[in-house]
Amino acid sequence: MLTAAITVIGQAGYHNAPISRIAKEAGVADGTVYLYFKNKEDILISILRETIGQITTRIEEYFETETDPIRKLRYLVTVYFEGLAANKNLALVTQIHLRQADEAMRRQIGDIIRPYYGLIEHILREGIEKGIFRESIDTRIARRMVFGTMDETITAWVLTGAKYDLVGLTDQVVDLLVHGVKK
Amino acid sequence: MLTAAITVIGQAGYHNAPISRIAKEAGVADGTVYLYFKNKEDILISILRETIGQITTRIEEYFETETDPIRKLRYLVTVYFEGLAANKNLALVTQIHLRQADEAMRRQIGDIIRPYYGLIEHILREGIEKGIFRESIDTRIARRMVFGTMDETITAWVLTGAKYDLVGLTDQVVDLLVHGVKK
Amino acid sequence: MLTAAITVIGQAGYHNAPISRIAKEAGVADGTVYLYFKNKEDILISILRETIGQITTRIEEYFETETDPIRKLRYLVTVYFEGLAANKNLALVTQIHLRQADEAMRRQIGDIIRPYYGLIEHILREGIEKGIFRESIDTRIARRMVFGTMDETITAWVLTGAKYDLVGLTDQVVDLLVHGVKK
Amino acid sequence: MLTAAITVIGQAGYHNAPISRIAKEAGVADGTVYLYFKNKEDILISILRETIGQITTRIEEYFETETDPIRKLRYLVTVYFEGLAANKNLALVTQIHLRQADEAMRRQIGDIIRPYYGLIEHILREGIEKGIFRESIDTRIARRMVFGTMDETITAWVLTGAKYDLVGLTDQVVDLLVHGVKK
DNA sequence: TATGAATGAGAATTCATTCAT
DNA sequence: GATGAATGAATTCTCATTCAT
Repeated sequence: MLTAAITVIGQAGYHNAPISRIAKEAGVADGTVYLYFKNKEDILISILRETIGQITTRIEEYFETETDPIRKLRYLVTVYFEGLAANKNLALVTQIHLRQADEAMRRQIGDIIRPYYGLIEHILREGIEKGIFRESIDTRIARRMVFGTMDETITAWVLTGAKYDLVGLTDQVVDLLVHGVKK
Repeated sequence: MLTAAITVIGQAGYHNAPISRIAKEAGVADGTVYLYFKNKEDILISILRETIGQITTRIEEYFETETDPIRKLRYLVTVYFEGLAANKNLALVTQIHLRQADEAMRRQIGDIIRPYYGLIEHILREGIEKGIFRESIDTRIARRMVFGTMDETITAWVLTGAKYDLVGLTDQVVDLLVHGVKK
Repeated sequence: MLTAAITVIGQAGYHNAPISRIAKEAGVADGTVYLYFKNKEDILISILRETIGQITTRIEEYFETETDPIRKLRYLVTVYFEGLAANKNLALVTQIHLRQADEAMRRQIGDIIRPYYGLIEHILREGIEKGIFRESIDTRIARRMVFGTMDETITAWVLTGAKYDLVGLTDQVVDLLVHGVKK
Repeated sequence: MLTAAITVIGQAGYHNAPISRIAKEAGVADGTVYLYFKNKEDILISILRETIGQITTRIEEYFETETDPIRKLRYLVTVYFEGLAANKNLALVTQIHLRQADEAMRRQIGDIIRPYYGLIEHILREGIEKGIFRESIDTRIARRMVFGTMDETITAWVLTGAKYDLVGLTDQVVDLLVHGVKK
């Protein structure tokens, strides 16, 4: 069901993906979709929740045993890139179609993505505490650099047809980010 | 006319801004809007063209006399931040509502923003040539870091109500970016 | 549904018959009309298809047992007149409002009416073969006389208010047509 | 002006021919069109009035010296065919686009075409009086045969691209019509 | 006579959602 | 749980016409 939604919305876009087409792709009747989702917006939110949720959880688990901020950052970028590189349609949904959200949805999206933001800021604070990153940096601003860079990188990748290896860019991206914040 | 469009779309969003409301805000009849714009999409495109176009031109002129890549970068960030900080509704349009564009529009948006991308890459290449930035960086990837960081910063600012001074963040943002790429 | 469409379009004309009025006449919601027809043009096409289709079928069946070309012609005219005399609104649609069709529709109309044209030409060829009609006549030109005469007769009838008995004209019309082509 | 209207309406159709395009074709401003015509409908009416008017006048003049009903009929058909064969766009207007008229216009069209109908009925009555045509024919019904046959012939000619010589069909058409009514 | 900027009415169509079965 | 027929709100765009210049 969620897979069908990702496929249809990814290819057609949110506003061009009638519930009826998602239902068809999933092999159920239109009305049945409403047994799984509250409404159309809820589909988009659910896609993000499952995806980012899993990614966040995976990273949180890794962080329990890892202590080096730079390795943590590399892992955070890697998992995020991997998650989206694995499914082009999913990347289209998160990078392109999710942006069509209206204000009510944006609030929900914010709630979902906040824990991920938290992980980034956690790395930055920890790096500063350990004397690896500069004390002068504002972790909120630096967090936006980290997330903004990843976001822009994935968007560029998916908009150009997802032809090259996204995960292969990890080292260069991490290198830039680390240089940006380290002493 | 363009001002009315920015105001209405900025506050209501593209899909929630009927042509009739834009016409009313501009004090003209509905049909008159079509003497200024080809269709509704053209309104969004026109807003971007005027805005980014002016910003890009201003930066290009400055670059004719400035030679230091880091000062160039600071100027590029400053002008961009200033341009959007000056008009919250405009920032809402470019950071939020413009993302609702469908594929046809995205192509046009790409055409408009490409020269700005070119300026960023120009700075990066020049910095490398002058031995200020690392030779190992990929200018396309680094460009995404620069643009992605600015983009994320402005989006965060406007989504939290544009309450603080965006331009005041320039130094910290530039500091992060420069650290990211310099030797 | 089709009946409602014939009534409304017959009385108001194609361009003056909003979908909403057809829906109202049929006692359904506007959107429901689109469960029966692809779009507004399709309504007009469907009316013709049902009508001329039935008439053509009825004539074809009769032709299987009848061999005399003149009796065939009389039957062809009779059924056509009867079909339209039975429903003034239908006649208004076929004789008046259908002519508002644009090029794309005219092609579809042509496809529907062609079998009927074929029946007329069949009669003419058969009459010539049997030595009843003149060999010198061009069946295409004569077909236009036959159809044009019927068409003009029905149009005149419906435009003057359908006050007299259309079917009652059959003998005189057939008499003129037969004289036109017979030896 | 009228020529421009015939060209534009003939090619694009009445509903697809904005006043602005007619004005452009005529090399004047939109508003200027209204100095020549009362409104858009008036353009269509004027085209018909000029055309049919001239044709009718020409035939009336010929009838003053000609006494043979069959030669009169041949002349009537010839002039009508010639008039439309000379200008394909005009034929498109009279045979196709004029049919989009609404009721008010149809009345005006009727007024214009009535004198032409009168000429046909005049020929028929005269032919009967002279003992050339059958006394049994109803002149109104026969007039519809004559006009309907011509109309259908011209429509078929223009809808198939006006590729063959319309006037060349005159003899065959007249032959069918004369046979239809003569003793 | 001529202009052309401005008007604003008017209608087809889509599609998320419901609910009786 | 599942269906799918029916709903009806909501909006872009065109273009005949006017009128101040």
